[in-house]
Amino acid sequence: MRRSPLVAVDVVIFTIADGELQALLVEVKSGPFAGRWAFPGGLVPVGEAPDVTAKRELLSQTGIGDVYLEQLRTFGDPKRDPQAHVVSVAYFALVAGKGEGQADNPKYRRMQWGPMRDLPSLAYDHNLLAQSALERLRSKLAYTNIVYSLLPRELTLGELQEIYEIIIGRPLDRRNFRRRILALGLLRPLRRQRRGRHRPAQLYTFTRREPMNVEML
Amino acid sequence: MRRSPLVAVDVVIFTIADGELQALLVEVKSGPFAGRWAFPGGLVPVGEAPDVTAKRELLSQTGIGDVYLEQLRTFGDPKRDPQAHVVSVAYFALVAGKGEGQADNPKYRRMQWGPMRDLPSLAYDHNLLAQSALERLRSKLAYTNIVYSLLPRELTLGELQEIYEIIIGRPLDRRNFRRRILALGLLRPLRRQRRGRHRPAQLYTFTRREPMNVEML
DNA sequence: GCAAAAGTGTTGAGATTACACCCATGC
DNA sequence: GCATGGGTGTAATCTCAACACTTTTGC
Repeated sequence: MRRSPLVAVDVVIFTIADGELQALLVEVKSGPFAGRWAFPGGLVPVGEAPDVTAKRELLSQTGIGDVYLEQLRTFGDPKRDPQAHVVSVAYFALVAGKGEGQADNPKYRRMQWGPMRDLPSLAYDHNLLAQSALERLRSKLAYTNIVYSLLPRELTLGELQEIYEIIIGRPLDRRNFRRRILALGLLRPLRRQRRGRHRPAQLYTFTRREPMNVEML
Repeated sequence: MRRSPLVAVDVVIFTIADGELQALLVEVKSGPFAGRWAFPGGLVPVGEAPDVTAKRELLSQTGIGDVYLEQLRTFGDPKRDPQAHVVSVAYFALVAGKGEGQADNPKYRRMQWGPMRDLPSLAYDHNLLAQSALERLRSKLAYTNIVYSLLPRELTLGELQEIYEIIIGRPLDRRNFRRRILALGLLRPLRRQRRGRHRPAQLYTFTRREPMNVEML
């Protein structure tokens, strides 16, 4: 007889793709939720910090190591998993693109990115988790610089603005946005421009790629 | 052989007393940290949500039920407790006064309030926990109305301002503070005044005693 | 030439800060 | 009467939001 619940981690991995916010989903293989989608996760073994388990999980899913990872909160309702009482420490991660995705990860039958608006009914309490993660993401983008982890090393102001518009869900004034962002001194202009269908845009890079509190919006 | 760590909760219970921010400490009875001070806590039993364990723990320590309680974050370093790998879900609570304190709680040898500036070296990773709790408290007071849970039902603007000054650690302009707070509409003036050594002060009460996001500072 | 994104300044309104004097009470 | 906290208004500054036209490119 166990004295205390099991401990797991679950990770909501966000990216921006196709003009919207998406999260990585995996299909549950067995148990009462078999066939349903969920966020990737796994049990925390004795001797390993949950932060480490989350990093490991993330790496094995995306193959990417250079990501932003933050603890969200812990869900512990005894009925969240009907098979056993599992207390889950939830994390959210930001990655710069869909990447290759370990499409052949043996742990899950299927894995795919799904848009955050319009998620299906997920396994466990993961719809609750999705909501928490989204709230946190929105508020963190407003007062920290973590948006850098959603973007490649080189970016244009238009691309940065697009991300903000997608996540906070309303258009921003381009002139005010540019002025504010540049005034923060987080971006360094490069000597190059991005060429595309239209007028070339100045390329910038983040001067510091580490989390800091900054009033972005 | 366990598959997964044990789960516990720890609760940092704050109050304002004697003009400063204090937290409830208990003396550890046994193990490598015997005799050291720590925040109250305990193992989460199978079948009970950590939130419930925390509420129970809080009630048994302070005898008070009507408090603000919020999950902080989860600490899971395998070495935080040398006896076993215990993942601890940390909470912080706000109470309106020292209260009677269950001085005779059989679970701990001693229990006392200690000032947050000038904590001793605590058991486990509780100095880290103290720091997290303090940071969260400071930021939450700035953008929510939870200060109501640090104050009795009837209060003066002077008392409210004192709390803010203690916690953010700098003096505020009285006229600007009053104007801003009253403009938020969180306070309802009563027909009575508080009499003391000096000019009587208007008494107010919070119109809503439930957590809301409000820009207080 | 036209569609589409890039680039650029100014102005008005509202919010925030700084600041000084009188009032009521207990001792 | 004096020490102490309670109560009140205004002016200067800063911040934020609103807003339009020109440029460069690919097709």
